[in-house]
Amino acid sequence: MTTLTIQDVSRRSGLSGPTLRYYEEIGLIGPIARDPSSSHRRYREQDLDTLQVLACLRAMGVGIEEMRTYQANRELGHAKAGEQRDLLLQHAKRVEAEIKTLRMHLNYLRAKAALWDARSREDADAEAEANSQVQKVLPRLEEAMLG
Amino acid sequence: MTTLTIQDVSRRSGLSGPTLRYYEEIGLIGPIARDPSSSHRRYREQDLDTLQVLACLRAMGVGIEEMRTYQANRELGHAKAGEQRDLLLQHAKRVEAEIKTLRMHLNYLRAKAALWDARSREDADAEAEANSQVQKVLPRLEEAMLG
DNA sequence: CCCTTGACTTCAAGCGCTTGAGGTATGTCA
DNA sequence: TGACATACCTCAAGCGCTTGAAGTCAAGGG
Repeated sequence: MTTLTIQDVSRRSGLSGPTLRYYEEIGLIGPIARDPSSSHRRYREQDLDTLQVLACLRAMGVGIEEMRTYQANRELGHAKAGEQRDLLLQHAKRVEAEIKTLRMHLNYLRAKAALWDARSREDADAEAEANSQVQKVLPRLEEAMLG
Repeated sequence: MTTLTIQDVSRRSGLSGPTLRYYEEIGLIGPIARDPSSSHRRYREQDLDTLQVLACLRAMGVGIEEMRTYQANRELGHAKAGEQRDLLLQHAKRVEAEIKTLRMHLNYLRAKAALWDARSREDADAEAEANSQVQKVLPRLEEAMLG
């Protein structure tokens, strides 16, 4: 039965070392077993599994308390399976929306970059063109804020 | 010359009220003029313009100090136009990567949701199928972490 | 004329980490 | 064998907000 170091888990989950310690400290995971002589953490594959889901939830903006709920439901297995599915899908939706917003931001920033590029080249025509591009993107960005 | 309330600016920039106050407090923007009798903030269109860029930068994970740099370069106009463009494009790249990662998370979460759905319906076949889907998505997710 | 509603104000505390300081154990090389 | 590198540890402080408490001002209704 192989064990994983905190670095292994960090790399494969995308959560930082400090975050992994923090999650253990607040009882969201673990407690994680230690190497007796070094007192370094030794994670099981099972822990990694849990942490990969938690990492996704976190990336979707799920708060600590809701993650606790997820963990608790998980233990209850089948009884809470429906809730579990709904929690996941609900947040998936929020992220779809966020990706769209991020894309808008990206477009806006690119337009702004083109504007500064035109300025750096002292190209007045390109600057005017870039400016109208920015104006074109802006309303869509503001629209996205309201949704 | 029309002015905007903090709420107007919040809606159109996507930054929360407290965040707008915070940005002013640390001198990233402003100082913003006040209504003499109520002491409510009255923003100019020009402030909104600035804040829309800052909101995008923030959404791309740009830190406060780097935003200050952006603001300072802006005043210098043409002299720093090249740097300005590069700062914007550099972060645009990071966000493209992040969007990709978010998509992976989304796929993984959807697969997990399907798994819990199968469990809730006590459909062992579907559960096995969902499980193999999860296993298929996982390596791509971990891969994305390394990049 | 008072009372409520709503949008704002300041100030303080909390959240979910990240960063840094300072220290310990393991492995590698001269 | 001793010195250095690496990977981890704990503890404390800082960051960039968010949330909540407590109060001010302007408009509208009974």
